[in-house]
Amino acid sequence: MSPRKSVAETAATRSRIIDSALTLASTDGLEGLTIGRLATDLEMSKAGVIGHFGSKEALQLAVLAAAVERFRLRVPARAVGARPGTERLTRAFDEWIDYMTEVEGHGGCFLTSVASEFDGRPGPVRDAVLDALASWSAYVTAELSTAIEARELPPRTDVEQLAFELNGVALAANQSIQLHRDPQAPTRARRAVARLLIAP
Amino acid sequence: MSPRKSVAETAATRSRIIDSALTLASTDGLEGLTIGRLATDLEMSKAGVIGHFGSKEALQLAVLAAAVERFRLRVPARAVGARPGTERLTRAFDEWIDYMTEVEGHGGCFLTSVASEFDGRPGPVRDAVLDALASWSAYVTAELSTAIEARELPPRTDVEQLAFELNGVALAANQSIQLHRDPQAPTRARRAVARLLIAP
DNA sequence: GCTAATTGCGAACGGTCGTTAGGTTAAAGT
DNA sequence: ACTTTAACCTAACGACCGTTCGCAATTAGC
Repeated sequence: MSPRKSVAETAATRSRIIDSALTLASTDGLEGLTIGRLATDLEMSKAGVIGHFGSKEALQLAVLAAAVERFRLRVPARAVGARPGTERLTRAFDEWIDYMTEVEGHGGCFLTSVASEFDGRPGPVRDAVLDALASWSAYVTAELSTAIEARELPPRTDVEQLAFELNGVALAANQSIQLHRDPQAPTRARRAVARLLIAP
Repeated sequence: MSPRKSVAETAATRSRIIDSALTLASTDGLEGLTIGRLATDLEMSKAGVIGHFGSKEALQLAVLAAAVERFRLRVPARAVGARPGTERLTRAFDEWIDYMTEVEGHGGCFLTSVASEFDGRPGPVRDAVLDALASWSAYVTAELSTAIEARELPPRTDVEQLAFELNGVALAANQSIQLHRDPQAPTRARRAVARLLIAP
């Protein structure tokens, strides 16, 4: 089933490609990502790179899927230890903000960048972005509902409105980190989240 | 000074190019904008298009400058009638939100999209984006300071923090409009702005 | 050991990219 | 009327794009 490398090594190559593609796409966008540059960076041929995916769009979808899984492993998975409701949500946004600052290079949330890049381009990539964002949104609203049931938030809280504002805080943090490289951004974002989630 | 068209007509051509470029760049980004497609849309030759600017980067900067001026004419200029402080700020964000929904096509704020596109690409375009955002940020913080002096906001208000959160609301509105096409986005955004600017 | 399967490469494809050179046309300056 | 100037064109440049073909190489299954 494999040529010069074992099956495990084949998967490793695929993973190596996606890793490098994520780095490239972080600065140039998922559309600005080119197979030629990817091949150069990996010291492979273009055919060798694209052979693992079939087309550039399939590669884009694979990169996006990898980014989504990284996000899931990094943010919601690390918040499962916290008590459901405002505590878990605070923890999740905390992890997200940390994640934004940690990413190698210039930082920022990859999914947020791609969401902005493809917001006006219909197609499978945009659909995948919408899926990922819907999943995250469902996570947030579910935790908010739990918080209301637990009386951590006022019973008449508008869940959608609060999710909207929390999302805005994350977007502002992303812009401050990625564009302005403001070292105070994480602190500001955490303060804003706390103000939204901790009843006054 | 002009060839087959008067000087006024020459400027009109330039303006026509920028108009079309703004439309193209709204969906494909400022980097995804290509001279060939622009020429096709305008029924001109590529040389005729780029001749007005010299290079693609110069064209990008011209498009960006045009977008910045449109924003200025549309948002801060329409708020000058309002009383300085929270009233003017509310009005400005109101206008901005309206502007996002009105834009032909899929809507959204062009400057916000470009800010995201170029946040990791150093160069003149990124610098111009930073300038525009700094100018807007200065406008917001100045009005916030005025509001504090006028006792419309608590005297110990953290101006930078509040500007950060207001910016987040605008970013959330932009994403909801452009990506999710959520018709409730303007309402949510206005509600969030009011909650931030109207003292409790 | 032989065959089958698969990875990756080299090379090429048609197409588009941004840019440039040179020529044509028409208006402006004199 | 003649020259200058500027807008716009056609044509072409080299570079790179995504994709495809056929081949070499190597491992897995038999």
